[in-house]
This record gives sequence, structure tokens and C-alpha cells, in this order.
Amino acid sequence: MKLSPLTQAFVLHFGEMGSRWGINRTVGQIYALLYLSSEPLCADDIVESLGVSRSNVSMGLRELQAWNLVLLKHLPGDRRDFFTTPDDVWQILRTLAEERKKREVDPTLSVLREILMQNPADEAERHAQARMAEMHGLIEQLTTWYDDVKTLETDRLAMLLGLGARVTKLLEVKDKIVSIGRPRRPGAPAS
Amino acid sequence: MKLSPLTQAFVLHFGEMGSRWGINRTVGQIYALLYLSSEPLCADDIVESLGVSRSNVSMGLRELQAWNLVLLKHLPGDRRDFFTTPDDVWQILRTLAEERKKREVDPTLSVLREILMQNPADEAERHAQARMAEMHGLIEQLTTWYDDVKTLETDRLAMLLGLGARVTKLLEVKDKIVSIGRPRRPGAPAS
DNA sequence: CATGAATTTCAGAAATTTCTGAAAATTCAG
DNA sequence: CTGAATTTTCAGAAATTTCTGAAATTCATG
Repeated sequence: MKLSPLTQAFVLHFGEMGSRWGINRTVGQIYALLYLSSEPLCADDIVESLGVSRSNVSMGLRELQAWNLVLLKHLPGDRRDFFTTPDDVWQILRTLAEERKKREVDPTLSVLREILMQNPADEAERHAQARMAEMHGLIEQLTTWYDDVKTLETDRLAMLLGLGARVTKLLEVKDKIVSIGRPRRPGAPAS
Repeated sequence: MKLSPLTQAFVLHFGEMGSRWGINRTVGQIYALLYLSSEPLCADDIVESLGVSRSNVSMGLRELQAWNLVLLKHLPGDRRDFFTTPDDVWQILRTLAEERKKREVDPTLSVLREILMQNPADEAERHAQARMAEMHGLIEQLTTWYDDVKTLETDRLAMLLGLGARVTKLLEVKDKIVSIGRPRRPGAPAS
């Protein structure tokens, strides 16, 4: 299993990027390899392709399974485990988002909520809590949006992305139309 | 500068989360501290609050400046550097998004483009390239959306978030209305 | 241009993370 | 149950990252 130069380049890059996240180099490389492969690979294929130890691959695969990023396959008449990634990149994105939220956002939210329950002892604590409340509010808004959007099927999601910032333009126009139909009295708040 | 328990809890949590990203513990803690503080802090304040070495704080602050996450302030008649975070959490979010994109997404995009220029030597490379093209397409869609949305002022952005998945429902309704106005001939594609 | 307050740099120590090889566990066919 | 194929575990080696203290640098001021 000698890697072609193209595959090699991608695998090495993913290794580097991996370390920029929490994921380690080998895990990144294993994932890249599985992602590119047209058929499922077993642990020894990976050992051979990446030149790392068998046990390292075993641990890497375990981590990827914990992230729900790989699928386990069994070929009939073969006791070995084979691994792939899902075909659909959008599905991969959804999984990634879900797992990162679980690991990075949820714990922070719960710490913030915890702290915001307490009441402040002094002015410094009052200010600190106000800051945490701001952060909490921001994260809540983002996760609410995420929860709303994550269930969209791929084509709807693509549609939403394609719309981008124009959505707000649309709403503006709508507001204008509404306000023509319901002209505001002089001095009344601008709604 | 003894930290109050509330602040302490938040700072420690940020330290932990920091290591889950590329950022190290101290950098996370420094940021948390600055974020919560009602007035700018100088390096020695941070040393005292966190109990780490002066040089470590210096390096941490440098990293945070590289991320554009802190602001440098100078008090009149004081030669020391003082640091704060921006007041607006939405602005912080924008900066964070921008910097992470720069560090994590852009390099990947450029590697992908590089590889997709080459032409495949065999069937395996052809398949690998197709996979990379899928990933490239996905990232392009996401970054296009991001580029579109990142310029929105905070209230528009909040509006867009509030709308969430309902956007697509809106489009559906619009499509329905349009198709009533322009009934499709039998056998014609559903547009 | 000397002084001293403040900051930065950097070599190496300390801590942490990653990786390996050997041993243990698991699984299944015979 | 035995034994071969496969996977997992884990103690410690190797590599990497983080942190420190001491020295170097910067720079406003007398």
C-alpha cells in the first residue's frame, strides 16, 4: 500500500491540521486515508500506508469511532474489521458539528449556567457575571440556530447557504411593504 | 489580585477548553481573565492572578495579539502596557471566526486546489481526486456563505439567526406562489 | 547618553502528549 | 477445548509542547 503522491499530500496535510485541532497527527492521517479510499481499509492496510505502529492505528481508530467519524464494515468470510467514512460530505459535516458542539460548547454552557446561578459578592463579581451572561446569551443564540438548522436535508441547507445575507434584505423589503400598508402616526415609535 | 471563586471557575474552565483547541492553557486563562475584568490589566496583574511566570504571560499576550483577540491600552503617565478584550461579544465572535478560518480553512483550501490541478495517474487517484473535489466544493459553499454573512451588523446577524431554518419554509411558499402564477405544462420538469 | 522600568527572548527544565512493542484479551473455526 | 487470527491494552520510550529564570533588549526620562 504505497501512497500515490496526491494521496500522500492530502494525508500529510490532514495530519498537520489535526494537530491544530485537538486531534493528533496520526488520527488526522488515518481519517484522510479512509476518506480518500474507494474501498474500506483494515488496520494493517493503514499501518502499511502510514508507517506507524499497529497499536497506534488501533488507538486512532478508536478515537475516530468515538467521534462517529468512521463506519465499521465486515466482509463475509473475513474476521478483520474494515473501516470507511460516510460517502456524503454533508453528513460528515453534520457529525463533525455535532461532536464538536458536544465537546466544546456544551461544557462551556453548563459552566456558565452554573456560575450565573450564584449571586455576586461584590462589584467585581457583578461585572464578571454580566460579562458571562453576555457570552452565555451569544452561545445560546448560536446553538438555537444550530439546533434549528441541523435537521435540514442537504438540499435545503445548500439553499439556505446560497441565500446568505440576502435573507435580511428580504426581510427589510417585507418591513417596508408592511409599513406602507400601516403608515405610522407622527411621533409613534418606528416599530 | 486574588481571584474571586466565580472568576476562578471561569478562568480555569477556559484554560481547559484552550487545550482542547490549539491554544494552550495559559493563553486560555489570560484571555478569560481579560474578558471578565472591568478595567484593563497589565502583565504583572496577570502574573499575580494566575500564578505563572512573567515570561509565560508575555508569550501568552503575544499569541493573543496575533489572534487579534486583545486590545493594547496605554494609561497616561504609565509606561506599562495594559490589555483588554473588545466589549462586544459579537465582535469577538467575528474575530475568532476570521482567525480560525485563516488558520484552519484557508490552508486546506489551498492544498485541495493544488492537488486538484494535477491529473490523476490511475483509477485510485481519480477516485481520491473526486473525493477531494467534494470536500473542496463543500468548503467553498461554506466560505462563500461566511463571506456573505460576516459583514452583517450585529442586529441583522441576530435577525438571520432568529430566522433559522424557517428561511427555507419561506422560499417554499414563494416557490408555490410563483408556480401558481406560472402553471407548468404537463410533462415539463418541475422547475 | 546613562538610568531604570518594562518587556522580550531564549536555552533548557518540566510537563504533557504521542507512539511503540510486548503482553493480554477476544473471537471464532475446527 | 485448542489454537490461530485479530484487536486491545498499557508501561514506558520518544517527541513535542509548555513554562521558567536569567539575560538581553527597548525606550522614555533625567
